[in-house]
Parts: sequence; structure tokens; C-alpha cells
Amino acid sequence: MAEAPATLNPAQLAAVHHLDGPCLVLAGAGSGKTRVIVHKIARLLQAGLEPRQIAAITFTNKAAAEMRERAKQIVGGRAAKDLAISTFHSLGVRMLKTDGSRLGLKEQFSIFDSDDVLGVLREAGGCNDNAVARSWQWTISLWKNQGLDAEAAARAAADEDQRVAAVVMKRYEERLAAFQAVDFDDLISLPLKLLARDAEAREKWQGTFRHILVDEYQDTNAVQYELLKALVGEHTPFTAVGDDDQSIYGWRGATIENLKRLPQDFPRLKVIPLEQNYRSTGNILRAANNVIAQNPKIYEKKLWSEFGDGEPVRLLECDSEEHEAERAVARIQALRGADARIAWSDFAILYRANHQARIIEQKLRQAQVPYKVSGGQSWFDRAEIKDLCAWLRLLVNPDDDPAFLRAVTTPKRGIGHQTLASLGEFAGKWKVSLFEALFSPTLKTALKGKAIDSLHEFGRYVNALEERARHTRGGEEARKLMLEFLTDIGYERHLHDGEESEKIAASRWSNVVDFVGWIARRAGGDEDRPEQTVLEVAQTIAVIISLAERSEDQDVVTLSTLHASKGLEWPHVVLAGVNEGLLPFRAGDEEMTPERLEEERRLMYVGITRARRTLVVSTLRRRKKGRELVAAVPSRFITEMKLNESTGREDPRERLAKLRAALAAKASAPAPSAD
DNA sequence: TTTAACCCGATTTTT
DNA sequence: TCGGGTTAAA
Repeated sequence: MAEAPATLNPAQLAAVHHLDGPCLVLAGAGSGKTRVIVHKIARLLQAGLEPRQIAAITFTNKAAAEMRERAKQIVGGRAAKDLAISTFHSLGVRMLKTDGSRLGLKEQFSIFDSDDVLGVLREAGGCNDNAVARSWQWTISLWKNQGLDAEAAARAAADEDQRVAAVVMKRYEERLAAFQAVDFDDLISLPLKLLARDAEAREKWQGTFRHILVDEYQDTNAVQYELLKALVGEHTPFTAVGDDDQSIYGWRGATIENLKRLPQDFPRLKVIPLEQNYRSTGNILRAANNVIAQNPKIYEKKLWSEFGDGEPVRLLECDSEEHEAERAVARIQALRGADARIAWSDFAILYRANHQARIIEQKLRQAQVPYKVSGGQSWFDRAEIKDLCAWLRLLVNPDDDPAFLRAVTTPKRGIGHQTLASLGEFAGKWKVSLFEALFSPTLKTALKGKAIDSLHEFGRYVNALEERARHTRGGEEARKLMLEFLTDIGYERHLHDGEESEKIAASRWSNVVDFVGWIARRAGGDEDRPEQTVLEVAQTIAVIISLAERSEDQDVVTLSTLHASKGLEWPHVVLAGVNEGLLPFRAGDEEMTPERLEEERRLMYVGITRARRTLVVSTLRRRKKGRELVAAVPSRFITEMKLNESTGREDPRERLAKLRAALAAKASAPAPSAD
């Protein structure tokens, strides 16, 4: 975190003290917005609000956890614990848990992750091609983010592909309802539906919060904005904190329309720009401002800082991706070699697309530089963890068919896909879940006795386990139950049977053990959370899944996409592959709309403003195409930074050429050195 | 006809 | 790295 001054600056103070009406804080990069949010929470408590009456909404679990941590430092643990700090999605879960029944959702519903959704879509659309199913998933999600249901989508469908997607969407929605399941988009749209339709619920929820703060407001989509409006109603004051210049998620439904509409929807809106930056040097901010000045503005805003100019922003022109990676690594080593106080973790290399990381990783490994790639595969995506999650989900909601299918076949227990297909057919005919079908007395019309016996045994075991999970509370108890369960189903043996290598099996098992420890810790509670039963932990699993991630405090270089870098900062940053086609990105023959270009420019702006002290912008003169190198065009954003106005561009080759020329000149006749 | 090896190309990501 | 698509061999 940048060195924050002891007091708030005037703009920050204004934002903190505007308590009574709607407020939009335009928080430029590095302008201390989290501080503002946290201080405002403290101010609201001081004004007499209860912690539970203050909601702070973020986009990621990580941001929510950080905010709670920061709040704790200022308002103390007791108050911080009761604050309603959560993501949009977990707030949605909370609303659906308490009032979902008013929409016909039973209390123990399942939340489908994107793999589950993909599976349902393949089935609903009768298509085994993952690419097709994924494009449906994508289209449907965007529709849902715009607040369209299947019928509205059918009307909005613009081409044949979209018409098909709309048909699939209808079938998909039917299946979700049958499974008593919701997807991530539903976690926003269903609570909105609840508030829109049900006056009693609306009144209750509008009375729940007396101030709502929304972080990263520029990332909200249409439905999230509607939910916010429904929650604040006519009277609840709120604070939206965001930066139109850092809106980089338009492609997944975020819309800066929400920023434009805010003053219209709330005429009393107080707009407060935070322009003082506490992160970067003057040279870095100047480059950032120059780039973003090319975009049309909704609100005027220009960052400045009290730090000096600092090092000039450097431009590196490289001969190939390989060369670029080598030079980035060399720069890191050189800086670190020159100053022992500089840590590996002071560096980040940022790029547009994940695959760019590959070659950089290779060079870092060669140079023995420790690194981490942000946004790598999550621990929770591993097959063994998903297996166990499927079991837990099944305990929470036996009607969760995807979870049922995974659990019933993991480990293998003599129930093959013949049996499951017949069971599925039977369940479909009677419109019940697989689990329900399994206990039906008429099942014997569809299946052989032996298969039924196996199914019954499985079903009874699940029921017994559910009973125990419901009553097992606390860390140690939870651990015991989980390990016993794993022995019961023979999971460790299953891992060893399935793997070709003992080593892999052992590492999978150790993941499983970690997972059990993780469950136990959550069941055990701590000063922030009460003890929970295993079943309660299980229900929240889909939502909290990204919390347990990496330990932050390793001394390693960070590799990250520009998107994943938003909100983070490093003393020394390298932007790699700043070329036309990549940044701004252009896919083949698609034309670049002004809106697209503007979002790419904001991405560049985000990249530049991650740097505190030094920034290197690296571009390729050639890049690999097939077997040969073809010419590459440096990004237009490089020109837009206007580096040469205040600083010289720095190309070692050119410098070398100049040096040679100077030496040659010196040798013949003494000349004034041009440095 | 089926399978395995290999090569190529790649938006961006959270819940 | 990862997955899809192509090609070569059985």
C-alpha cells in the first residue's frame, strides 16, 4: 500500500462526511478509495448506525475480506464483524436463503458453478461440443446480466445462433428450476425479482440497510445496478465508489451506462472526484493522463501527486517475444543487483493475454528468479477437490443432479452409466430429481433389482451422512467426520487405483487432506466467525471458494494479465507486448469500434497506473508467425503516452549507436557530447 | 476406420 | 500451458 498521509485530504473528507444523500466518489487510480470507504463506515457508526445496517458491496471475495480487515483496524473487531461486507453474489445468497421461498425456491438450493452450467447446457441443447455449449453459456450469461429472461432473449435474438441460444436458454432455465439450483447470474437477478414482485420483502430489505457502499462501481452490470436501486429505494443514502477510466469489464456485461445514469436517476447525487494520487511518480502519472486523455470523458478528472517526477518511463523495443522476455528478466536482475533492498515481490510483468506468460516463465526459470502467475488454476478446480465438493453439495441439496452424478460414481461403486441413464429417464418422466427417483417404489419397473440395491445403499449412506453433518459442529469434530467419510467411501484407494503414477496420487491425497483442514477451520470459527456445522460450511462452499487462495507474502515476481492486475500495485512494473493487435487487441478481421478501442485504452491506463516508481513499456518490432518473423507494429498507445516530451526514449541499440558515433567523432576531433 | 502423435494458435475473469 | 485440429500409421 502506498504511504498514506495521516489525515484525509479535502476531497476524501468531503466523501466521508456526505452521509445523507446519494454520493458518487470518482476514485482515480491510487487515490485512496479503500481508505475513504473504511473511514466512511467509521463515520456512519459514529453517527449512530448499527454495524449490521451498513452494507459494503464488492466484486470479489478477496476484496471483501480485505475491506473487512481494513475496517477492523479502524473500527475494531467487534463492529467490523457485524458489518454487512460482502460481494454482490453473497448478498444475493443471503437474500435467497432467507426469502427465496417466496420465489418458490426451497431453502437448501444449490449454486451451480460454470462447469455444472456447461454440463446442463450440453444436455439441454443436445450437444456434446464444448465449444458450442460454451458459446451458449456466454450468450445466456450476457442476456441474464442485461436482465433478460428466456422469452425476452428470444425476442432480442439477432441471428440464427442467438435464436438457438435462446431456445437452449429456455430449456436450461427449466432444468435449473427442476434441480432447485441457481447459477451465478441468478444470485443477482432472483433477489431483484424478489424485491420487484414482493412488497413485503421489499419493505423488509429496504429497511435492513441504512447506508450502502458499492466498491468498483464501474464494474456493475445492468442487473446489479437495478438490485442496488431496489435495495436503496427512495430514502436510503448510498456511496458508489468507482473510476470510469478503469472500466475494463465491458465484455462481461459491465456497463458505464450505470455511471452516466446515476446523476439522472438520483438528481441529488453529490459527485466527488479524488484526484490526488498516493502511488506513482509524476512521469508515470503524466504518461497515464496523456493516454486516457484520448478517451471521451463522462466526468473530468486528472491525477496528480506530490511525489517528484522520478525515473523516466522507458520504452524497450525488442526483436521477438523471446528477446522481450530476456530483457524483462535482465532488467529485474539489474535493478535488484544494484540495490539489495529491492525484493522480487517489488516487480510485476503485465501483459494482455495469458499465453504471453509462457515464454516469460521460461526465461524466469532459466534465470532462477522466483515468480507466481496470478490467476493460475485454482486449488478448487482440481478434480479431487471437485469430487468432495460434489459430495458436500449433495448433502446440502439431494436434488442437485450434477452433484449426484459425480458423487455416485466417485469412487466407482458398481453403478454404471447404464443404470444412471435408466434412472435419469425415470426421473425425467416423473419430473423428480435423481435422488428422489432412487427411492421411488415404482423404480423397479425401470431397473433391475441389483442396480436398485446399489442405489439404495448409496442413498441411505448419503442420508446418514447428511444427518451427521447437520449435527457436527466445531473444527475437530468436523475433521473427524470428514476423514471418517473419506475412509467409508474409500477415497484414498480410489485415487491410487485411478492414477498411473503413485506420486500424482499422493499429491492429490495431500490436497484432499488440506481441503479437510480447510473445512475444519471454517467449521471451527474464529474471532470473526461463529462455529458452524459441516452442513453449514458445505452450503457456502460455492461462494467462498476463492478465499483460501495463495499466501500473499511470498517474495516472488508477479506475472499477471492487465485485467487481473487492477487494484494492485508494484514499485517496478514492466508492460510486455504493447503492440497493435494485442493491445489494443484486434481479432482477425473484426472491426474495431470506438467503444472497443476506448476500453483497450483504459486497459493500458490501468497497466501504467499499477507502477509506483519505475515503468518499462516493452514492444515488439517483430513477432513470430508460423516459422518466420513478421513485422509487428508498436501500439498507438505508446505514442499517446508522449514519452519524448518530458523524457528521452531509451533504446540501448540507439544509445550504443550514438555512443559509437560520439566515440568516432571524439577520435577524429573533440566534439560536444550529446547525451 | 480408429487412434495417437504433433503442431499451432491463443482475449480479457469473477462469482 | 492447453485444447483443438490435422496428419500419419496401424
